[in-house]
Parts: sequence; C-alpha cells; structure tokens
Amino acid sequence: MDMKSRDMRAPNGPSSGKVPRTKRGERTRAKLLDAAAQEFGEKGFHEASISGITQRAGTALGSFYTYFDSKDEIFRSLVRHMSEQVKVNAYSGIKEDMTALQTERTALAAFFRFARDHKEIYRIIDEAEFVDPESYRLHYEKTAERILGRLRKGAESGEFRPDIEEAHAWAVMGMNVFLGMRYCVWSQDEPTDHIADVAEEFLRNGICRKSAD
Amino acid sequence: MDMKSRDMRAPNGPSSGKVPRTKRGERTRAKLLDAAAQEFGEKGFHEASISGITQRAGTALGSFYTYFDSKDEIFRSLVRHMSEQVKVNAYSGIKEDMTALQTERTALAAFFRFARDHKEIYRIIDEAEFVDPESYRLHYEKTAERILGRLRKGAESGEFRPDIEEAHAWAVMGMNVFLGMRYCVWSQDEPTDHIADVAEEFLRNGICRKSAD
Amino acid sequence: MDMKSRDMRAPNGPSSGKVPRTKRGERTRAKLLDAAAQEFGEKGFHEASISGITQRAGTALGSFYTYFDSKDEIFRSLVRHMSEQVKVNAYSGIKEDMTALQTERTALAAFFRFARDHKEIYRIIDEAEFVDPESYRLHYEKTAERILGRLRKGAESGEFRPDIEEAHAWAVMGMNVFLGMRYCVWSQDEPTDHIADVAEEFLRNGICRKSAD
Amino acid sequence: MDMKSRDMRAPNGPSSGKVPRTKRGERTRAKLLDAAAQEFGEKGFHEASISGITQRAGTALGSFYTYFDSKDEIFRSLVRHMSEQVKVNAYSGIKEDMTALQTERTALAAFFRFARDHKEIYRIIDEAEFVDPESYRLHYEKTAERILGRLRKGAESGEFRPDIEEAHAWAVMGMNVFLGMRYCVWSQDEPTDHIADVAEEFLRNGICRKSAD
DNA sequence: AATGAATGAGACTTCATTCAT
DNA sequence: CATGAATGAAGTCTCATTCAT
Repeated sequence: MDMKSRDMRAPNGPSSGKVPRTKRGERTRAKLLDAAAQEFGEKGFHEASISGITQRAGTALGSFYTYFDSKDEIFRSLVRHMSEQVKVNAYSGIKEDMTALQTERTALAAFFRFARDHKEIYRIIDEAEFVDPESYRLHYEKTAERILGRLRKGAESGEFRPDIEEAHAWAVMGMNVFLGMRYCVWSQDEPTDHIADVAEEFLRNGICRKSAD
Repeated sequence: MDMKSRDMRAPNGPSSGKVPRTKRGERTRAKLLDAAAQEFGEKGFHEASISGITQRAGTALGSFYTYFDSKDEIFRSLVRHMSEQVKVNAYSGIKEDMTALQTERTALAAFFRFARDHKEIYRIIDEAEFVDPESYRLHYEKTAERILGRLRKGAESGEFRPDIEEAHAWAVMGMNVFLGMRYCVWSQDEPTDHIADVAEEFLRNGICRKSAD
Repeated sequence: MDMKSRDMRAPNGPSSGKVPRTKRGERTRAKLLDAAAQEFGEKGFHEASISGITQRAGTALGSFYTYFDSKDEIFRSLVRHMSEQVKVNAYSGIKEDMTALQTERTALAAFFRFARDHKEIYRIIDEAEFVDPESYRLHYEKTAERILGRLRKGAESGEFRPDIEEAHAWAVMGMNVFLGMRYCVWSQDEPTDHIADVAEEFLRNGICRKSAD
Repeated sequence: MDMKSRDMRAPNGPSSGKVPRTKRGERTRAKLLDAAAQEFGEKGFHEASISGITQRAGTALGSFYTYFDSKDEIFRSLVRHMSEQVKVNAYSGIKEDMTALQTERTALAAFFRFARDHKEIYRIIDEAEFVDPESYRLHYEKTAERILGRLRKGAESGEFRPDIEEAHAWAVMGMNVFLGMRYCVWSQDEPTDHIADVAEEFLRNGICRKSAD
C-alpha cells in the first residue's frame, strides 16, 4: 500500500488554506493522507477516527489539524483525488488506433485491475454517497460523461449505433461497476479476462441469440 | 409515506425476542418502523438517532427498546424487509406468457417505479454496505440469482444466447441499478419509458451498429 | 432452593401497606419473594432487576408493584427476614443443659450449616451494607448482643472469664463469620467439624501454647 | 483527605494502556484517583458516577477517559492499591525483636489506626465483593496468608501452639476486621487501646476463665 | 388482581476539535 | 511545527416506576 497509495495523495484542494511551508510539513501531510486512505478504507468514515489516522501516520493527534480543517475535509480530499485516479487509470491503456470496442474493453480491464488493487477506494467512493453526496454525484456524472464521449466517438466512426445517448453511458457504467464489485472486490473466483469477454460481447450483441451464432 | 411504508413493516426477525403481545404494542412497533424508515432515509444511518426515530413515531425514547435491541437491529430489520419488498415488486407485473425480453423490460419498469416512489429505500440499502455488509451482499446476490434464473429461462426458450452465465445477470443488474439511480432517484428529467426502451434495445442488440439498422 | 427458600419468606413488614387479601394474592407475593431471594443472591442488588424477579416468579412485571413499593423495599424485607432466620437457626440446636462452650460450638456449627445451605443469604446481607446500611448494622448489632448474652451467662456460671464485655462478642462474631465465609461459602475443602474444633479450642485457650499441652 | 489519599494513588496496572506522558497528565490522573476514592467511599460504587468523580477532580467529564477505560477499571485500580496500602501499613510498626504476641498486637493497632483514618477504604474493599470479587478474595486471602506466616513463626519460637493452621489465621483476621469495623469505623466510643487489650488477651487465653486468674 | 406497554431521567462512553506547552 | 492533554456535546441504552386495559 505504501508505494501505491503514495501516488494517491490528494493535492491541496482549492479550499484548503493549510499548505505546508516546509519539507517536513510536506512529509507529515503526505503521511496523514496515506493513513487516512487506509483508515477510511478499512473502517468506513464513521468508524474511522482522527486518532486512528494519526496513529497510523505516526504523528501526534494535534498535528492533524495543522493540515486539515476537519474529518470531513480530509475525506472530501480523498474522494476527489481518488475519483481523479480512477479517471487517469481508465485511460492509461487506451491507444489512438484502437477500435471503439477495443477501447471500451481496455478501459474495463484497466478498471478491473484498479478495483482489484485498490479495494479500499471503492468503499471510500461509495461511502461518499452519505458523507459527501456532491462528490459522489460528481464522480459518477463525470465518469458517465467520459464514457459517453467515447461511445459518441464510436458512433461517429460508424462502429456504434448512431443514436447513442446519455443513458447508454449510464448503462455501460453500471455494468462495469457491478462486474467490478462482484468479480474484483468481493471475490476473484473467475478470471477477469473472461468477465471482460462477457462484457465486450454484451456491448457487441446484447444478450439475445443471434442467427449468426 | 404513511400508507406506503406501512406495507414495508419488517416481520419479526427470528432472533428478535421482543414480540408485541398486544394490539397496542403492535401499533407502536409499526410506528417505530415507519419512523425509522423515514429517519434513516433522510439522514442516513449515522446521523439518524434513536431519539429522532421516537420523536417521529411520537413515542417515548425508552419505548424504542421495548421493541428493538439496538439501532443496528432495527436497521437490519429494515434492510432485509426492504430487500424483500424490492423482490416482490419486481415480479408484480410479470405474466407467464411474456417473451423473455418483455419480462426483463417489465421487471425494469417495475423497478423504476419502485425506485421513484421509495427513494429512501435505496439510500438505506446502499448504506447497508457499511452498516450491515452481509445484508447488502445478500440483497445483490439474491437479486442477481433471480435475474440469472430469468435469463436462463430465456436461453432455454431460444430467445437469449445459450451461454448465459452469472456475469450476464450482474451486468444486467448493474445497468438497471445505475439507470434507476440516475433517472428515477437523482432526477426525472427523462421519461422512464424511454430509458426502459434504451435498456431493452441494449439487451437485444448491444450498442453496436447492426447492418439491419 | 424452592422448598428451602419457601421458608425464608418475609412476613409483611410493619411499613408494607400492601397486604394481599386473597389466597391468589398470597401465592403471588410468596413467589415474588422467593424469586427476589434468587435474583439478589445471584446477581447482587444492582445487577438484579425487577423484571428478572418477575420473570423468575412467572408473573407480569406490573404485578410486582401490587405487593411491594419498590426494589429497595423488597430488598429490605429480605434482609430483615434473613437476619431473623440466621438468629432462629443459631438457637435451633442449643439445649439448656449444655456447657457455655458447648453452646458456642453448637451455635457455630448451626451457623456453618446454614451458611453452606444458603450461600446467597450472605451475599444479600453483606450487600445491605451499601443498600440498606441500617439493616446491616442492626443485623450485626443484634447478633453481637445475642452472643454477648450467651457469653455473660457463661461468665456467671464461672465457665467464662468474669470480665466479658461487648468486644468479646464482636471478636467471636468476626471469627465465626470469617470462618464461615472461608470454609462454607467460598469452598469446603476442609470438614467443618474440624474448623469448629479449631474455633472451640480458640475460645478455650487462645492460640498460645499451654504448659498443660 | 487530600494529603492522605495522595499516597493512595494506584500505580498504572499492567493492563492499563493509558499512561500519562506529561507532568500535567500525571497531575490530572492523580486528581482523578483521589476524587474516585472520595466518591466511591461516600456513595458506593453504584451511586457513584463518573461525572461525580470528574466534578470533584475539577476536570471535564471526558478527561476521565483519557486515563481510565471505565468505571470498573478505576475501581479495580483503587481496590488493588488500597489492599496494598493495608498490607504496607500493617507491617509499619513491627520490629524484629518483638514477641509473637506483641507483633500481633502491633499489627492490630496499626490496622485500627488505619481503619479510623481511612474509613472510605473499607467501604471500597467491602464493595469489591460485588463489583470485583476476584480482588476481594485476593485481598483477604493474601491478608490471611500474612497472618498465618506470623502465627507459624510464633509457633516455631514456641510462643504459639505448635499446631497452628490456616483456620487460625482466618479466625484472627475475622476478629480483627470486626473489631475494627465496630470500634473504629462505626463509632469510637471505646478507646482502641482497650479493644486491643481485649484482643490480645483473647489470643493469649481465649475467653475461658483461667485458674491462674 | 393481573398484565405488559409506556415513560423518561440518568448513566456511561466516544471523539472531533481546541489549547497549552 | 509538533505534541498530547482537555473539553463537552451528543448519543446509545437501562430500568425502576407508572398507567391503561
């Protein structure tokens, strides 16, 4: 987790007026953020405690408030940063010359890998529905927008149906999220490649029998 | 809410040793359950308070404990009962002579109606991920099983592809849930009929362009 | 316990204005008293609950207040009655023609038997120190008085030292009580006869070596 | 009480993970312990309240939990520490060259003084029978062991009877405790010197008339 | 007289946040 | 900046006692 979540560190949000001014401060802030990701991921927002965070971070309780205004604030930071990570990750494997279907599959595979490696992230984002609803909506709205963008591009190229609309993006997103939850977060009893095959075929043909089959 | 949630009342779980023995007790327990559904729906589990529940119910604080052992227990009761309601509702409009696709669409439509009318239920079931994870998993696993059963039946009749598997059910469920969240719970800017059309067409053909189009 | 504690039933204290007027009431009151002896003996005053008492008694919670004014009152009744029992018991084996030392030994033996058979009683009387201090003091003061009476009688007959005073009675009582606690209530690893021998010899000669030995 | 109970302060039990790390913390913990001794002594365990303790200590309610896990824990600390104090005190006046009988008398006198000055301690230790039975038994078992040790030493030197056994120690302890309760804690209507005389004479000769008298 | 639901004061405990060092 | 003690509001839960049936 250390190396991985190191990269998860949220940048100072625009509202956080507590920017560390020294190297040492920088380090402390980073430790707190890592610790918070662990703590929230393991215990959930309400069971998590500031003292749990500072203990994991190896700092004094009071130091928390040197860098964050409140429990809510650090949680918000985390959610938004993680949302960002999900986005960055989704695009990591996509190449310009892929077909639209290949693109979707690649994005899904990346998502699966990410979900498997960062199970705690999903707990955190999901819990935002209750702790920071705005971030939660924003996360899914932005994700849907990106998917919609890709689908539309596929439609323009003639690969996807021309009447693609927002609902298609939400349908794809829901499918992806639930498959990720079931096959990457809850258990990995099936190879994710196979699950990705099923999803790809779903996009290609739906679930009805094709005469071509 | 009164009439509606009246029907939501959880039966006594097998472990709850606090069964009302009089009509009056029956009424009080019902009032508490209704109130809890409201309170949890509006505030979420952690912000909700027993005293909030009893105030809504118009009973004394202590009366809560005449019928429930704890805040957790009433929440669990609620989640399980609501899960049950969702199930019952999904099958309400399905007729024997429908095609498999019609069946799916009908179930989706019922789900949409239900989600629109019982927004609080989805908050509650979702929050179970953190408060009562077992119920949460159970809810989605059982829902997936039911969908899988329907899909397999459709496969047997030759309408759906013959290699239907569990992942298909999770994909369909994810699609349904996210469409419900976006278009029924968050806002109703689009007619749900149209959304159901999109979903049905998705099942029929995926999102790729068909030469037949 | 049933038959035994049946006999322990407290008579209506002078302050209890709640005398049952029917046979049925008589029976209910008796059941409650038995139940209370059990409950207080097992759990102690504060952990004991009225509902625990009524459950043991097999009556409704509310019925308790038909016969007793409060938890304190029933406890007081119990303590005083038990104190009475201890007294009655102590004299049960004493005969007129015994020597003073035989009398003391007989009283101690009776006490040991009683303590062994009614362990709960000692918990109850001891707890009175905190719940009903007056009864507690009264119990030990009256017990000491009785012992003192016997010792004085022994002094008059020339068997005990002539300068017997109150402190002697308290010393004897303390010895008896602690031996009872250690060898009858806590464990019975030594035959009580032997313990009584030790106590008798203590009274006779103290613990110093006698040239006569 | 302040100066006196200052010395009563319990050391951190081995299980208490809440050790003050600063001078200020040290002081607060001490204030709480003193206050608890007062509160428990005056009101008894169950009537005592954490808020009563913190009020006496002049700290915020929450500060209690900075140093103790629960009401039970602080009570246990207190009982064990006080048991220790009783022991230390009993030996305070004993010199090596005393006769065995002088030794017992000295121990008793020390006990009397202690009981008079720390009445609350006896309430607390006695109440342990119900709140922390293990400590209670331990207290009396260890006290009996010490007495037994002294008596055996007296037997070896030929001053006490050679067949001294455990029961003798319990008899002596019972005598001492009850005399202390009656003449030091309940009231001081008789000079304790005289009471100690009676006890000493009891040990020397029992209560029977001696021809030598 | 019996029943069992209703009441509500009060206790313990948690923990985010502030403050003194 | 770091530290960790101090604060106190707020919440859950218990249970003796009262009340309606």
